[in-house]
Amino acid sequence: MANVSIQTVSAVVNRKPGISDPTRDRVLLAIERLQYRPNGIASSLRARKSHTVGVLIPTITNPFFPEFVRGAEDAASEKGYSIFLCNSDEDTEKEIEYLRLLQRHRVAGILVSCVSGPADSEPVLTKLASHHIPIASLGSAQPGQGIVALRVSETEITRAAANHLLGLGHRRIAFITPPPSKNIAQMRIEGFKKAFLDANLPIRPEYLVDGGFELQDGIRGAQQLLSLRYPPTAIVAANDLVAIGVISTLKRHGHRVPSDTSVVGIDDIQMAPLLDPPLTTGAQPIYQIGLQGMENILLRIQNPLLETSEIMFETRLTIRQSTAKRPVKKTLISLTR
Amino acid sequence: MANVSIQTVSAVVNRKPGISDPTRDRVLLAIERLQYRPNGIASSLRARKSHTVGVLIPTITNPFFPEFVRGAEDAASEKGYSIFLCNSDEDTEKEIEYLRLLQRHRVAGILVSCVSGPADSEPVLTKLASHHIPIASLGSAQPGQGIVALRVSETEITRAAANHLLGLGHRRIAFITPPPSKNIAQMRIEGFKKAFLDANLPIRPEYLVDGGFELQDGIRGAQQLLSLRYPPTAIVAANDLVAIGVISTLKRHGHRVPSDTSVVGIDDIQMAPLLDPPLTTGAQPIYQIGLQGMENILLRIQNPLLETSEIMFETRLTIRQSTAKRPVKKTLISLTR
DNA sequence: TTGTATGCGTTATCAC
DNA sequence: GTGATAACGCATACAA
Repeated sequence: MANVSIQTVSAVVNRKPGISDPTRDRVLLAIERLQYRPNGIASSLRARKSHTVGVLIPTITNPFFPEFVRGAEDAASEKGYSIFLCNSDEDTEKEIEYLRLLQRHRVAGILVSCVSGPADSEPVLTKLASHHIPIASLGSAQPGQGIVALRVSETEITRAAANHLLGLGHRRIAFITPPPSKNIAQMRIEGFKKAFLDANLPIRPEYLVDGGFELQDGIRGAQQLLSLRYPPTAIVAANDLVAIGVISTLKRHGHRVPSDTSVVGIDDIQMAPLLDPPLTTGAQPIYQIGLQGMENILLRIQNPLLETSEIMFETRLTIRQSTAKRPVKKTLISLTR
Repeated sequence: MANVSIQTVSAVVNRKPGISDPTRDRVLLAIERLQYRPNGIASSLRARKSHTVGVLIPTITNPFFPEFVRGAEDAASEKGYSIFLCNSDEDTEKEIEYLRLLQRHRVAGILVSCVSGPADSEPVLTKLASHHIPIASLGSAQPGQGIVALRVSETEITRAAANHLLGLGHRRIAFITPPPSKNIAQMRIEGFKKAFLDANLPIRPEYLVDGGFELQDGIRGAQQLLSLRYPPTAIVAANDLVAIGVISTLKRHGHRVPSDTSVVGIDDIQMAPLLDPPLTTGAQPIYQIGLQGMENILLRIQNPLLETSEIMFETRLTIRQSTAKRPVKKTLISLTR
């Protein structure tokens, strides 16, 4: 229609130099009139890779991940890349299957929030990385070998939470942990314990409750803790969602938060300040993690030789009204004596 | 390595008949040892379409959409399809740009939650549909012409909410609306008004507050309503997130929920029953909408001749503790007289 | 500045 | 049952 060859069209579409203005105009006009849309699949085949980055997360339903994905998407779309979304459901099988799928799709990179321990999917990840697919991984995986580790100081986040509660006079402090199978669980438990070690205080094993990242885990964890002979006066939850479950359960059992029991969450999701009471929580720069993780991947797509190490993200304990001094009842009694 | 031709490999990979067992075994072995992964891009090029469905939503950060996307993903992955995720940010420009992108990627179908009114992106959608790309659309678009409309009875959901509050004796009932630019806003306002019409009661214009779908809209809306000479005794929010903002703001101004002011949300997000107070809300089958929307698309990929009309989803007012009878103060006074 | 030839990795169609 | 050939739509190298 424009009386030019296919490759002239290609040159126009890809804004290559060496096309005369009148020719370009003719081509653009024809493109408009024919509603021509370049076939991205053919381009990708020719280029031997797509303008697509895989994002593999446990589940988009956990409020951590929408923000994470949003950051990733913003970074990607900025550079003309799109996102392939996969929910692994905390299931190692699915995770590996999805990694293969992404490989088949010849994604240009992979942003993954690791589900499992090093035993399962990490070898697959390493193998992918050895195929020169840039990978950024949150929550697991050693850096190097083509894999960038996105790290928040998991130990620090729980240490700060526990330390804050210790500073408020609490001694009976419980922790509803992340899913025990995840690496992250160990690190967070370690940080939690560290606060006690630093303060030279003992820690009771029955206050460490195996948990998860869902509302339900908060409900179950709180019930379990309330059934103890000496229930805790403060609870650290695996994340804000769990904290919501905990607070709800405490209230339903007639405990007031924070005057009877203090609660600390982790993440600082957007509604944290609007809960009742506003939630004290270990804030993570979730959006930034997704954004910078993706940016790093895109950078390495451009320049595959960039070294891969780790990117650290700072966390910050955001103190609101769900934590307060240890209930004074017992202290008063001892003063009276 | 297996001493066979390329097309034999293709036949093995695609489980085509006509391959002898020993040959297949040799090929599979070679695949394993060479870590061969079929190139999905090349397959897609040959097949002239990809095994990918675009999902275009306003923003994954609004808690409605993770569940919606999750439903879509589950349906897609069931049939071997993957998801291309796009956040339009309620921005018509972006929405149209993304639709073009999806077209370039030759997605096999599109699941979209329409942002804007019929003026903007619907023509683009219709054009896409005319290229025989199966489309399912939530919240806008007329069905037919290759577009399936996913519908919840938007009018009914607000009618039921308002009716519930009228039944509790409330008369000063406010509605913080969805973004006024969206089709959905008109429908929900209509339903809200209908309840008053049916009850032969007047409706005050100052109780209809332009809103949105974010926490912030709830905060702003509540502040605006509280500043009225006669603040409402009940508030219907555009969604649960907005309701959280409303409740938080009411409490901060010393109002008790529900004894001073009742609040109704819309959506029934997973944490709705765990809020304080547990939220009365117009429940939508969000996951199901995403799931069935995607299923319909996949069905039409198989059989392009299927008729396109609409799929209705039922809503249900879930009554919890954020709504109660109208405050009795005034009634008592009038009784006393 | 524009046109010609070639190949990216598959798969469909045939002949062997 | 298996092998040769062509084509999907685009982009590169090079020639004109």
